Amino acid sequence: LARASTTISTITRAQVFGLGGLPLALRRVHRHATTPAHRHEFSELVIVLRGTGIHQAPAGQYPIGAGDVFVLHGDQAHGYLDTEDLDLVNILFDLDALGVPRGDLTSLPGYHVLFTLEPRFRERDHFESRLRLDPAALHRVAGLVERIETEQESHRPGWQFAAVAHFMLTLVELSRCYSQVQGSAAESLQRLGRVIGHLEHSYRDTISLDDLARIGCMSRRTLTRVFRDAIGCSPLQYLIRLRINRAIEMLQDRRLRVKDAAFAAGFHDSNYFARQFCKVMGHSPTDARRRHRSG
DNA sequence: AGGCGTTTCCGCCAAC
DNA sequence: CAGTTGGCGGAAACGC
Repeated sequence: LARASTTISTITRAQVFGLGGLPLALRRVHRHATTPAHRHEFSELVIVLRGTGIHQAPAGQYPIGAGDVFVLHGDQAHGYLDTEDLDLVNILFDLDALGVPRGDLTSLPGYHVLFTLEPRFRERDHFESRLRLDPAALHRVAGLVERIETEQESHRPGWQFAAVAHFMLTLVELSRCYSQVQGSAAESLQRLGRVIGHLEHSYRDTISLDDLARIGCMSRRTLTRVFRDAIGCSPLQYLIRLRINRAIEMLQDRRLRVKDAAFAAGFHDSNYFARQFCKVMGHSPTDARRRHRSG
């Protein structure tokens, strides 16, 4: 079996989605042959329907089997080895380019585990914390996948809209499954996922570090450490970002005062809000509004 | 993993 | 009056 050769091919956005095409593509692979390592400019959701194989990821090689679900981000080269009856679905997508509203999806702990935490800590956890669907869940997900595929192949008017809708349902289903998954390795990611989910869901409310520590079932010290390791900033900084993003939306309604936007976003002091806004955005809230009006 | 002590900076009041 | 700045107590962040 051919190993990944010296050169790693890069698959570009245009190759998969076409120029100006829908940044969502489903590829069903029957009896997946060994494939050389490759990388791509987008995210990839892999759902293993049946069979076995070895997934070759940057962190190492790990056996995969039916029900396994994992996400790869663009810069992670990967391939498959020693495949046996491997039957899987690749969904290639760019969530930002798709422009789908995330809505309350981000309040699901499993969403953060699946998309951010597990891919990030895959190496450390030796792939132990990946999602493995039970047969019933796999059946449900396979049904959704089929609908995406049907729309994609039909090319009937409206197929893009419908395909994206089914894809969104797939994301919710997987995030819900991941919110419930048990297992020692997944447990720590799960706790952090709950903390992030709570921040995303309740950022308008007053949230203390003690609250977050309770939700994550860890000490304040451990929480701040693992949060920074995973996300790259402190819990409070993350919260402030969420509130500012919300405030930016609110500011576009020019009937609202800056003060009102600040309060609606969860800030309790408009002075403090303006200060944080300048620090993060590089300009004041009123400048943001002026820019929006002129741009 | 988590407690402790020190430093940083959040969050509130007030001035302008 | 809306919005930006200064001061201060206490919470958060972080090294050990």
